[in-house]
Amino acid sequence: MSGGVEWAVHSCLNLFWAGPDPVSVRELAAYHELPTAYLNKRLQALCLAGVLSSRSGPRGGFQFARPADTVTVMDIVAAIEGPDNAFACQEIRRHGPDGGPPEKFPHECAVKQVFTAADLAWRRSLASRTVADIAAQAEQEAPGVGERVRAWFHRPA
Amino acid sequence: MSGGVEWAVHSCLNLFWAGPDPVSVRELAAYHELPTAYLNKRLQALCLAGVLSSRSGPRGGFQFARPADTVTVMDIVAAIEGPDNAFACQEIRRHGPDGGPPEKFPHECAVKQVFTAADLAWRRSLASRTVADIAAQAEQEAPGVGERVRAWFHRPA
DNA sequence: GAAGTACTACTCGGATAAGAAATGTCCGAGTGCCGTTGG
DNA sequence: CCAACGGCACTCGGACATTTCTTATCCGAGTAGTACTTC
Repeated sequence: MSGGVEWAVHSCLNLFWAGPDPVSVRELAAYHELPTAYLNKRLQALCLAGVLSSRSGPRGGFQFARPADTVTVMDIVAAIEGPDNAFACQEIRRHGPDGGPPEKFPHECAVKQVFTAADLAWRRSLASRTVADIAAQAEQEAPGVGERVRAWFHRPA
Repeated sequence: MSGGVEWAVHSCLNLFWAGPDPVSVRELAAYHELPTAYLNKRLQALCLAGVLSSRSGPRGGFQFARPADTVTVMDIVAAIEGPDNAFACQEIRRHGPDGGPPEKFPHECAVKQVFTAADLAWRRSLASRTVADIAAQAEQEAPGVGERVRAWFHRPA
């Protein structure tokens, strides 16, 4: 999986803790010492997916486009990795001596069914956790982290 | 995911249907019109994982190293894709102003926990299906496919 | 006729290129703020 | 003193290199069968 997914999720957590005002990608990248421009590209994908919204100019930056408790991890992964299934079936059963046109195979490929079921389980698991959800768990395991993050993003220049 | 996983699973199905004798990678590749040398590399990985065994020379080829009803799809995926988790946590929470050495974080990263749980669900799903299992389902949905495959691999030269 | 031997054809196995995708970087278009200027 | 205006610093957004991984290919080591030679 693309490593930038981790950056996106952590940045969403920081956005959640920082508060309602927009936060620039420069600040978000600085917090985890990440490449600024590349993180920007990922956040653009989240905007395109309707998870975040962006504003240009001074006092601009990124913010949630909808409440954080409606944003699932699956939403973030789908925005960055693409909505496609991880297993791309090439229908190789249709090639070779026992192959043929699509209408010859009324049932879906048994191999594909297995991977589709596994992917579904994976997606269900990721869809069951929201950003607000994870933030609460992190706060419980490391008390005060939310306030520390908020303080850092609101620090005087 | 690597596309060659599909090739490996289908080739395992063909090995199952073809019978106990070794089958050369040339035959296996020809059946689905795949690149021979590349499929060979994948089957080597399955040998290294103890799923298949190989014999060189005439009458050589690949065969199962253990019963097909003990080979799960997860075994095949792990052999080819590697045993690592799909989500590679970079521990970026330890970088930046609120970071620190590993001993500062007694709990596992909350983000990592989410992806670990999802991967576990994915692995469980793939581990619940064996090669013999899938072959039986395919036979049920397309009666005679097993015999047709067997006949093709045992055809006269 | 039978045993030993060299040969040949076929197999896997690992080392070697080509292509695609992810990763990382750069510069331009747009936007709100602030100081300045004129009424 | 207030309002309008111009400049400016800061932001995102998309276009451009670089590195890594997947995909694909080639040639060599090894093996079993086979035909031949010799006793």
